[in-house]
Amino acid sequence: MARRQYPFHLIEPRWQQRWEQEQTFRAWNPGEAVPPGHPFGLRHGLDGKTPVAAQLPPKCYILDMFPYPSGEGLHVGHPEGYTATDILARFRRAQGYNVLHPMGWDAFGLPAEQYAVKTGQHPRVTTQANIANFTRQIRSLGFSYDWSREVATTDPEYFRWTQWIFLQIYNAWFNPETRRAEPIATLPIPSGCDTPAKQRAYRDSRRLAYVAEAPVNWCPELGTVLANEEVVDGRSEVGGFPVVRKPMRQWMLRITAYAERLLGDLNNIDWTDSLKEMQRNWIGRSEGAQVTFALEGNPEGITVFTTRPDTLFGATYMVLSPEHPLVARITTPAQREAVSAYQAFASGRSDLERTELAKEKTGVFTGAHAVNPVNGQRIPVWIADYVLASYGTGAIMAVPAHDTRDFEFAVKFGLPVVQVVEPPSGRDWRGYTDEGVAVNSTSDQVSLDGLPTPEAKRRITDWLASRGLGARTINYKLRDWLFSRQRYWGEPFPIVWRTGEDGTRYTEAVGEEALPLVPPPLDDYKPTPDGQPPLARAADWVNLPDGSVRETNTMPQWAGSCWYYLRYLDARNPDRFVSESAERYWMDSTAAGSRFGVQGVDLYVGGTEHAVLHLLYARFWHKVLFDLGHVSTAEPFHRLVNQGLILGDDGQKMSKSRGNVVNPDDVLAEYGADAFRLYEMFMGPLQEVKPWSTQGVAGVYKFLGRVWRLFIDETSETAFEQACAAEPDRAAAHLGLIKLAPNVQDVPADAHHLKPLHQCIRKVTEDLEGLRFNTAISALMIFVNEAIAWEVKPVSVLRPFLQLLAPLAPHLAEQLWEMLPSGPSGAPPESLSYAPWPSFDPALLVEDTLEIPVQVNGKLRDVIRVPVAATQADIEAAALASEKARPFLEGRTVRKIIVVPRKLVNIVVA
RNA sequence: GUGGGCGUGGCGGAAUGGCAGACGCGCCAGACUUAGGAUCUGGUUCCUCACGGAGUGGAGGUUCAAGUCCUCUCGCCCACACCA
Repeated sequence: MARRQYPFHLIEPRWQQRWEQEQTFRAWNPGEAVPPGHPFGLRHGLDGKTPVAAQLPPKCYILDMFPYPSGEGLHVGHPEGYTATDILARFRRAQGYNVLHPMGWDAFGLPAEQYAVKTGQHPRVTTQANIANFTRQIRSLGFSYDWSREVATTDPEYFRWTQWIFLQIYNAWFNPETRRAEPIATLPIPSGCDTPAKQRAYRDSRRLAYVAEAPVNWCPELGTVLANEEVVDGRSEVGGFPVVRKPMRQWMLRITAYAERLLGDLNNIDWTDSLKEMQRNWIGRSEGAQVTFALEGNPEGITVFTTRPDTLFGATYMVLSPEHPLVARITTPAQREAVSAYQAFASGRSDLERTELAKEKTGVFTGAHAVNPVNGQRIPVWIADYVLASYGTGAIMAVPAHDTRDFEFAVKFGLPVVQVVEPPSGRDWRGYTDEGVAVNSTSDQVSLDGLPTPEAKRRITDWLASRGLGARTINYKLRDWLFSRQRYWGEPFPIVWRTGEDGTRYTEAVGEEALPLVPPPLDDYKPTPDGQPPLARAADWVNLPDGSVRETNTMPQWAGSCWYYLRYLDARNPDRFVSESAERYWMDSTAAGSRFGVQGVDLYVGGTEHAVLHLLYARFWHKVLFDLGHVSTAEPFHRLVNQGLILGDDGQKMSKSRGNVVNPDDVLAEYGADAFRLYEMFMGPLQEVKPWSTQGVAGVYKFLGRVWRLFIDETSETAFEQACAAEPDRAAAHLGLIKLAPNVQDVPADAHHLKPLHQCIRKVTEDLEGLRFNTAISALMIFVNEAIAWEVKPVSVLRPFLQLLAPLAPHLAEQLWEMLPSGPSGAPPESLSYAPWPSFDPALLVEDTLEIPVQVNGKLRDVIRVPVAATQADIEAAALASEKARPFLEGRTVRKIIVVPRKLVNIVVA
């Protein structure tokens, strides 16, 4: 190993210990006593006091997406976001905010359970070992987390409240009038429900958490169902195992009720457009109409959803999804065999096969005919798996002339194609799916001919509505959230099953006093042989004395991460999931008594992989809690930033198989935490994808070495090194031998010191504000490159510089700060972390003269120096007098001279 | 297919419509050294001996002025994907 640039291996542990011992980064809630001598109290005049919310400084809640503590440990992608938030947290602290910056563990998860299945070891043991390793790694990076607020979703004192929130959801319904969740007791029961059993069934069918027999994504390999979102291309997102559809009894959460609000409230939060767009796409709102087609020889009709009711005249056949309940009732005897065979074929296909074979349309005629309501045409009814049971009504009217899929299908099965839309300019109408003008759309009842598409839609929808045949409708892709898993290592549902007088089974909430409901230890963590979840093995736990039976499903991993940001606010509260005062102070800055900030988390940083699932689920839970009065904001995360992926040295995604994985532990050992942090930020913009470069780390490490040498006397460092060599065990104690360089002096600074400093202050402040860490670091480098050449280095200049460096490289900054003598203005604050952020003096940045580029016809010919006070005429004259520009002016007519004040001159010649 | 993002030196990347390439890596030269994968100084977009010219994936356009704005086009990345 090359010689160390500076003794980071001694400095970094030293400061990490100090911060921990002195609880430097503890954040105080309203009503909490600030211990005497704490730098936060000293800074804000709250030393030893117990402030109420109004006495605390403005809050700033800076949040990381908490990690799943995997057995592999941290990779360099994790600390990217963590470093960014830490820099901002330290910056805001220095600016005087009360900063909440917590960390915790999304600790439920499949790997620990799979290990338990193999070895019989309780998943908690594995989980705790992994948490310990992650904690060590994260702590070694010197992040300013308030560890007193650490949470783990697997902690019973945490999931007690996850279960409690589930009960709030279970005990609520969505009132379509008020468009919000309300306690289930307020649900009006229709008069038809005249027995307690019927009333109960009605209520249960309206709850926000309900049980349904639904076709689910069953993954045999994992032994559990998966949410739609967890299935990618017909395989499990985790592990990549095949997934099949299978009807099962499952818990669902009624997230669809919130579709409109989840969509609408995106407009009130500060997320990137691309992220909002992803959420919008996932929710998938589409406007259209429901249209009912009569069936020949059957009193029922087929209701379809269409976004193009204007093409109704072009509907030449209909398609039901193979699972549609009508199929059995309308299929003619002649077609029965073919239809059943097709249904078997469709259901037997895994999602993977369905996706892979999507190119080729398949389907079967049912033998039934429907009647096009608009022109009385008799059209055949088919079934095909390109129509999804779960979207719209599970049935479509097919308009092959103007829908790609219908067109493919019609061509394959020889069904008629009728033009009803005229494309704008001579384009082929066959398969034309965009807007145009309606044609061939006239009956004795109604005509659309000549109408542009939007107008035609309106006309036909009104007509259908007036006849009771259809209505304007809004449809969503979003489906209710499949919330149960057949696993051991998750939160058990606080639910028991009872059997009613009439023999039907129904659910009942476990009392809140029984929480947390902890999963019992098992000898064997596998599902039961008959396919029941592992918890079913614990007969004593499942069967209760009063004859009721516990729910044996558990909640998905998302549950714990849906609200952890709220628990941080009041992590050790034994009585409530979060106290009202803490919640208001940290989340709702517009509440009475607070003066600053935004509603919700001020900054939330994490990877794009959670762009839909976690963020949508968490928003949903938050809105339910908001409706029920448990939280004070409609949205949890005000500002959200996705950090970009870090690729390997080779520009490829890091993976063990490619052998390009960078282990932070190795980087830390060689370069230290400050260099690691600095490099993570120096690589490029936070949001971009960028490749790791070990040489790049060495570059910023050298920069920190230069900072060190800017301050340190080399002779004393040699003495220190010799002492360390003599007594390696006492190396840390020898740090005291290191002295400041003799030219670091407490003397007045002059303009040639102050100008670079104040330029640096301005640039770093603005860049941190905008999360442009790479350019902030570049500004620090520029300052150091200048300052290192100074003969004398005034302490009053070095001190603010260290403050600017501190958020990025806190250990080194603290160490050097400690060594600086106190200035004329008195001793520096106890900890650099709470020293007020320096401000720049614009007066010091003013130049006497300006460099003005001179262009001729837009090409740079010279740079002239003019006094700041120069008038436009002065500048013009100076430009025309330029020696270098003159040759380009000779023999030509000056047409125009553009003078951009303070910027540039452009002489336009003919 | 749909939506979003991105194309700038050998590399990572800088540039409120106003000097393209800040800062760093690498490379080249020099200094100090027994030595250097240390440190310090200087240089480093390309073509040209030079004057100068060209240059931000490509082609047009707007403008006194375009990496930046507009149109078309090519390439790469990410997400969703039979959503009626």
